[in-house]
This record gives sequence, C-alpha cells and structure tokens, in this order.
Amino acid sequence: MKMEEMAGADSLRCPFPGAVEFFDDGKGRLGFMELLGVQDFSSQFDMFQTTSPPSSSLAPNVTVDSVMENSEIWNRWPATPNSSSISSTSSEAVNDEQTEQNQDGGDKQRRQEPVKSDKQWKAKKTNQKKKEQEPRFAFMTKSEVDHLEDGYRWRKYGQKAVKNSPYPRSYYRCTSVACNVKKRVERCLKDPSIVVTTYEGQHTHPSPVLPRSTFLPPPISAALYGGSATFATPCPTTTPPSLFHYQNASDFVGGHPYALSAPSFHQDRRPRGVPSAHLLAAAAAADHGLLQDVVSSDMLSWQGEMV
DNA sequence: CGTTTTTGACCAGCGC
DNA sequence: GCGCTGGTCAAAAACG
Repeated sequence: MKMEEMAGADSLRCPFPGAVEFFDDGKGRLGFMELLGVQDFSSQFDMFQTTSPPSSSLAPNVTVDSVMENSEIWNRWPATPNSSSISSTSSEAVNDEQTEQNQDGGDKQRRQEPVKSDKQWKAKKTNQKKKEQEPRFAFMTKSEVDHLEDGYRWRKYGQKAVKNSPYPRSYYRCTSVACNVKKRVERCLKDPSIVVTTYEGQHTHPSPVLPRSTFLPPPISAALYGGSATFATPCPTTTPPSLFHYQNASDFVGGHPYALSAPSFHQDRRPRGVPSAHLLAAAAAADHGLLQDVVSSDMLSWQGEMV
C-alpha cells in the first residue's frame, strides 16, 4: 500500500490531518503511528496518545484501517482551554537539575558511606518534594515496543513490577551530562498495546537528533525539551477520554493540539544527526503551513492527502 | 573496551 | 512499628 493511500484512508475519520505518521525504519519497511489524543485528566497532566505498531511487526499486508480500528479515541477531540500556567516550574526545574546533579554525584558517595547526616536526608526529602513539582508530560502510544524514540538518548536505570499488572515499568534517564530529565515507560493495564511514557524534568540541551530551531507545538517541545507543568494520569482505556484540555489554546498553532510520539525501534542507536521522522511529522502535524519548513517532499505528499 | 541493560537491594513515603 | 509500593542505585552481564 502506498503511503498516500494509507494517509487517505485515514483522512475520513481522523480529526487531525497529519496525526498519522509514516516513517521508514531504515530497513525498507514502512511503519506508522497515530496520534490518539492530548489529554489533561486532572488539570495536572498532559497526555498524548498515539499508536505506533513496531516496524518489526508491520507486515506488508497490514493496513492503516486495521490499526485505526484499534483507536478508540478518534473523533473525540473537543478542545477545552485550560488556564493552568506552565511558567512557574522553569526555575524549579533548574534547581532540580542542580540538586539532582548533587544527588547523582552524591549517591555513589552515599553508597560507599552508608552513614548519612540529617542534613543529607533533609536535603533529599526537599529534593523529592521538589520533584513532585517537576514538569511532567506523558504520551500514550499504541506500540508493541516500549521505549519510543523522542530525539533524545536515554539510559535505563531501573525496572519495577507494577502492582496488579503483568507489565513492568521502566525508568530512563537522559544520558546527557547535567541533564536531569527522566522518563517512565509502562504499559497500560487495560490495553497492553498502549505504552504510557511519562517525561519528568527539563532538558538542558537540544535534541541530539532534532535541531532546536525546528518548530514543535508546545506540548511536543515541552516533552522533548522540557517545560510542561502538568502531570500524567494512567491510561483511560475503559472510558476513552471525551474531553481534552490544553494549557492554553494559543499554545497550539491554529488551535490544533497536534502531538506525536515515536517510531519505536532502536531509538537510541539510530545514527546521529538523522532527524526522526516522527519528530518531523509532529511538527508537520502542528501546522500544515509550517510543513515546508520541517518535512521532506515525501512527507508533504501524504500530508497533502490528508488535509 | 566503552556503553547500556538487567536485576537484586536499598530507601522513603504512606496506610493500617 | 510493620508491610507494601514506587523510585533509585550499582554491580554484573550483555551488547556493539
């Protein structure tokens, strides 16, 4: 199936032209993913929902429709402005970065030196309290692969079993020096095909694979570069969300809450300097008018079919 | 050989 | 105080 056809099949039902991303996995196979939604369940959390069949499982006979049928949230996309501010966390994020650095640097020392002073413990407690206020940002992605490409390099530092769930939660940390951003990846209990990725913190550096100047809508750039002030909630698969809130309507170009997630294969070991297709698609989805700035002619082709 | 992942252990917070 | 849970550490293993 041609990309244009796939995109065309999507255009009738998808309320967000451009919300489907096609990408080449580098092995000649075509992958795609869907944006399912942007959601703020508790005014504390932005959630992006996407679907992303792994390239490895994407057989040639798999059609967009077969995947689209799995998208429960299509056509449920009324935007409700949310006035919560995102600016108040930026300074805290910086503080967190500093405390985190101290913590990271000090943890090894702490291990070697089990006896801790009260000051150390209080500092850690304070740090944890701050962490609760750190910007968080979550994506829901339909994918068979847990760890999704987002333009940054991550190192897994832990994995925990989730209560009442057969699926573990993985903990990742940005590999960049002095960058305190973390993310958690877990599967939705009710719908294991959905991966919930929660970002925490603010990147102190540009994406190694995406030029900083590339336009991304605030939720996306927030996720990639840090800056959102909202919190994630567990996936709502039992009752697909009917309300979607944005922190500010103006946060979205053209009022469209376009979002992205990622192709899900070997994200961290992709050759450097190669812009991630999904990132480009995200930018494209944000505003078709800006498409020419960020996407290839091929992507423009299918994007055009969808508008 | 450097980097990343795995995994058991540790710690804090919370509810009872 | 105790047990449970979430988050993190760090040594060892795996990987490229």
